Amino acid sequence: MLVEKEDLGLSLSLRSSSSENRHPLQMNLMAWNDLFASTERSSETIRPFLKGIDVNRKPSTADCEDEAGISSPNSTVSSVSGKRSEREPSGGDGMSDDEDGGETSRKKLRLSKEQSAVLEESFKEHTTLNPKQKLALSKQLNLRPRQVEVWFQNRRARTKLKQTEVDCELMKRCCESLKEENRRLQKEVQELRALKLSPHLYMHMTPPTTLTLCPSCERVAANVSDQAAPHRHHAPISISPWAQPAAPFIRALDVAPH
DNA sequence: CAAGAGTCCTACATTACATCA
DNA sequence: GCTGATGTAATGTAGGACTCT
Repeated sequence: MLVEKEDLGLSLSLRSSSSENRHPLQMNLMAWNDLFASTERSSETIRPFLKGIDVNRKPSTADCEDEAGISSPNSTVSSVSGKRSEREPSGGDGMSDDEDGGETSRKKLRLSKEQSAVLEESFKEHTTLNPKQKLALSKQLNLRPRQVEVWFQNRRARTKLKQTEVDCELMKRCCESLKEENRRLQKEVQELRALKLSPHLYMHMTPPTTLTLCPSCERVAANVSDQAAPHRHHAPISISPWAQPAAPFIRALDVAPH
């Protein structure tokens, strides 16, 4: 058939990454999936697997016996959390059903440093998990698969947030740079307009440097150093202010800033 | 083949808890 | 010890892709 499950996961994330601005980290998935591409997983093999462990459902009592019970020997469940359970025996906000062993409110365990480190390492290699990887990690870390999944979800979110912040900073700087450029160009235009209005002024000037106009962006290189290092569009066109007649020259320079 | 239901996965928003200053 | 800020585990929801009937 059929798209293999891990490929499905990959295609999903990459597809959505194109529609929105996903982090490029996800591209690493290719390599990771290649690692696992050789493993089994027809739909027939997936189904029973997923049926057995539905990572999306809330941890049932069975799960807790099976996994949560061993889920946090390494984890540091806060000593306060138990007290909270005492504080809010009713479970407060609607999470009253199948919680762990009668404990109603959700407990928030802190992952140990070792667990976090392993997850981080794994995340470096692949930002999404296929079910097999998820299960392997969860076994390795003594966590529920759902916890591994959640960790990756949150990690992706953090990555994206950070990337957004970086992008934002970059855009700010870019904006500032463009503003500065705009100011410079406005000033340049003003000067040129002033020149145009009083041609007699430049007639008394010693033949200065040759003004250089980039034919691509029509920018004037204002000084010698600019000419020495003309911006890199095309071969600059040199315009001598003494060329005849003066008026066309000025007209040629009368360009709006872009 | 098309349509609809069911399943799975994801991003995203939000909540709730843990920790620290 | 209390409190607000911060980090993050966990939850809820919506939407897309796929399979099956």
